[in-house]
Amino acid sequence: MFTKQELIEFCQTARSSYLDHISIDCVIFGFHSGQLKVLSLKIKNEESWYLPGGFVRKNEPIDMAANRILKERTGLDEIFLQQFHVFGDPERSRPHHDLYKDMLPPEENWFSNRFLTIGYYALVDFVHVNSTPDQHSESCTWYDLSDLPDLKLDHARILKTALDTLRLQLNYQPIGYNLMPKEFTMPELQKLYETILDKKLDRRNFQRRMLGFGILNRSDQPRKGGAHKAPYLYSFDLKNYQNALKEGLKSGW
Amino acid sequence: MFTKQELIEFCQTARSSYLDHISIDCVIFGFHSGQLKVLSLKIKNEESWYLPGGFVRKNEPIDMAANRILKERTGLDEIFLQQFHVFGDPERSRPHHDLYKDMLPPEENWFSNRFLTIGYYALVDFVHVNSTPDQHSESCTWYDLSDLPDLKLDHARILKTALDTLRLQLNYQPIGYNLMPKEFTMPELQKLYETILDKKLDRRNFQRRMLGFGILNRSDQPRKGGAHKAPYLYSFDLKNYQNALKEGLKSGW
DNA sequence: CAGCATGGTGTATTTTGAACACAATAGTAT
DNA sequence: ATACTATTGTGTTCAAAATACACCATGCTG
Repeated sequence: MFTKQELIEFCQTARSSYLDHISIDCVIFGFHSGQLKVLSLKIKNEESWYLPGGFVRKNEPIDMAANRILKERTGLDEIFLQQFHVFGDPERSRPHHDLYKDMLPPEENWFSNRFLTIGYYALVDFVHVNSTPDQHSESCTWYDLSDLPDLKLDHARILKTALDTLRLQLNYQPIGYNLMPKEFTMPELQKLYETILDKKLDRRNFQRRMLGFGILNRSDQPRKGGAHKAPYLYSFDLKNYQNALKEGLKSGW
Repeated sequence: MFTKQELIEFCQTARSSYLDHISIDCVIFGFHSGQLKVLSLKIKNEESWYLPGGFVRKNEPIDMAANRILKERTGLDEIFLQQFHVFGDPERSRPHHDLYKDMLPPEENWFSNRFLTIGYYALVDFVHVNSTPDQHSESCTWYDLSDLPDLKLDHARILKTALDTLRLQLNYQPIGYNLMPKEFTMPELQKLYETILDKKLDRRNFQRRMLGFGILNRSDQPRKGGAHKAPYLYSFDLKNYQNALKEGLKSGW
């Protein structure tokens, strides 16, 4: 939460730099040790968590704004990032109104604006993320989807909508290139699908289907070192993958 | 196009009533005599066409704003209406900036704002629409999808995105309840699907599949009067239809 | 080197989708 | 009337795909 002095400064900057009434919130999905994870910010001196978000500069395309926000929080660029919904209930930012309404008169108070927020979701490679809190936050960290803190405002709903969209997307687009490391085994990829869908899939049928999409290349070398039989390593065939993104896959899970 | 006096008045009203920077544009689909149609407005004294649109009131949920706009243009309420994308390129409304920039100084000129527009698409019953132009338009009429006028701004792109979304939606949601009259024959429904998808479907397989969804009720009475064999009349089973909307259908076309 | 957990490959069965044939009906032409 | 024709309803066949399950291979463990 802001002190009064911080609030005054923030509002001045915001008013001169950003578009009124619009914000962006990002649901950033990562995948690690068999768990789907979401990046979430904890506000300084508060037990409050939010999705990473920000505002749109006066002359900035919204996709670029979302990319900028993503880059600020993760250090990553040029990754899968997709708009999925606008949340436009006038009451949705009321908690912020109320929190700051006594500190500044409405004309000067950026937070007495009503905000629509544009939801974006991103798929990122967990290990490459260099997570960085913003100026109001004391931490920016991954949470298991199954073990989330209580998100404030309507951010829980935003997250749920993003997850629903992601599950739907699985039916007609390949995913994984953005969530997996360069090389991975088939069981690892399967685990990703199972985690997103929250259900078990048959090992053998998964493999057949996945290979049927023609977006994977098998490496000559299997993965050594682990116990048990050494699995093959795969990587995505980027050209075919991009094509599948455009053309869409047949049928769903 | 506005005269200067009209512009001044409009800007005053707009500034006091509407949220800055946000607009809504609606792609309103109808179906008649075997053609998919879109409602489009022609501006007074100009060869310019636009999608029906409007602004969001300062304290109005965005879905309600879209509904209001739809009702103003069609007289219809409580129909299928769905947000599908936000268009947020800063240059997208430049033609409007340029058009009005010499008439009023930027501080007073609503149109020197940058606008994001939220795209909604609606499916409506053609014959129940009472189409009504807005104050800047001389007509509000249906155009065949295959025979559209040149839409201004980025409205052609908005329409295309809406159509893509509609086609995708066909894969996992029932449509038709909103586009068809209460009672209809199977060939009529098939024609709707064929028109949206822009391809021929097999008559018999279409019927089996459609019935398999369990969202249709067959009437006792066939349709009389036409030449040839009298087809059965169907209507949607609203309860199952709603359920299918929520649960989704299996696989696609 | 047997045990076992894991990964790769194959096969039978069921379900689904695509293509097609034929019968029923209601107007039309003669 | 009666044959003709365009259209609709229903069934059947064949191929493809999804599902379920069996078996072999591998590499560590004790």
